[in-house]
Amino acid sequence: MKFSTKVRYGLKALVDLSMNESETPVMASHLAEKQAVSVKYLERILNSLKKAEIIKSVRGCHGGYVLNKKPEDISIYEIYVAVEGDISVSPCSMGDCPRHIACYASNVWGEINSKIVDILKDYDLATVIERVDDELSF
Amino acid sequence: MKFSTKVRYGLKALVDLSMNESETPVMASHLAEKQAVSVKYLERILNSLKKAEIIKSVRGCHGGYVLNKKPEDISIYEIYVAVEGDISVSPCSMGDCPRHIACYASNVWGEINSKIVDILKDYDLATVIERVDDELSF
DNA sequence: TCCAATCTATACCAATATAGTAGGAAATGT
DNA sequence: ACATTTCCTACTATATTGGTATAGATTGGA
Repeated sequence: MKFSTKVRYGLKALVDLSMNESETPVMASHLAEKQAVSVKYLERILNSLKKAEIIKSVRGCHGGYVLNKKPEDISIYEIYVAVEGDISVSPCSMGDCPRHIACYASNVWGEINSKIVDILKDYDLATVIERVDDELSF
Repeated sequence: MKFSTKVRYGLKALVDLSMNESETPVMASHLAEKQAVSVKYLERILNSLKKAEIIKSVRGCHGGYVLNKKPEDISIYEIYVAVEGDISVSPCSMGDCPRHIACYASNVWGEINSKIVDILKDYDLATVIERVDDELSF
């Protein structure tokens, strides 16, 4: 039940991007430095976010990344799916149980799965940023 | 975000146990056979459930396992914790973030974590059994 | 035009976690 | 005493995650 580093680094990068006041895009290397993570690894994560159209990229010299949506329109669910693929708490929950006969539980896992998805759809980047401000305010 | 086989096999075993009408305990080998899983592996899972006092065991000849609580008093959360230890969606959510400075997100992960815990606390074995009956009824 | 800076793509490797196996010790009914 | 069954612990194989490396494509600017 853990979120991977991809999700966590990705979310952090989005927070940093959303705090970029200037019009110029932010470089991967700059974002990576902030969280003490390898540039190359973060680049791949940013690329997934780009393909999901959560951010835009500018290639070449002075390039970088910018948000492609308002923070309130980016859910943690969206971020998760962008970097990890769809959420499935068990092989059964997506209806492709490998143990056809023994596996009785598709309804159960399916229900739990969709409840977790709902939580993550509810939680948007704007809310995350509020929480960051909270933390910084002491 | 996947549930491990421990959780899934454990839950299935509990369903089977709760359907045991007789007074005699059910052997690990019998439970294992039903889900086509290795006896040795399931034994360990059952042992975790026993230590959490979800089931009782009878050792020796004609021994086996029986439920120690009513199905409506056994939550999936309890089962999860019994076999896997406490739930934590990220290193941050339990307050022991390894990246002290860069990690801002403890509130965020903590909130998500406790919402997931709530879902799993809400979902009890009795409900699971209802779903099983649903599946069997067509 | 050419170079440095930057994103893109893909292949590879290492560390960790999960899943499963094995062997035997301890308990218990017959 | 013995067969049966749970309990304990160490080991191994496999899959997933996390991270690195290399080369290529694109762009702005000297």
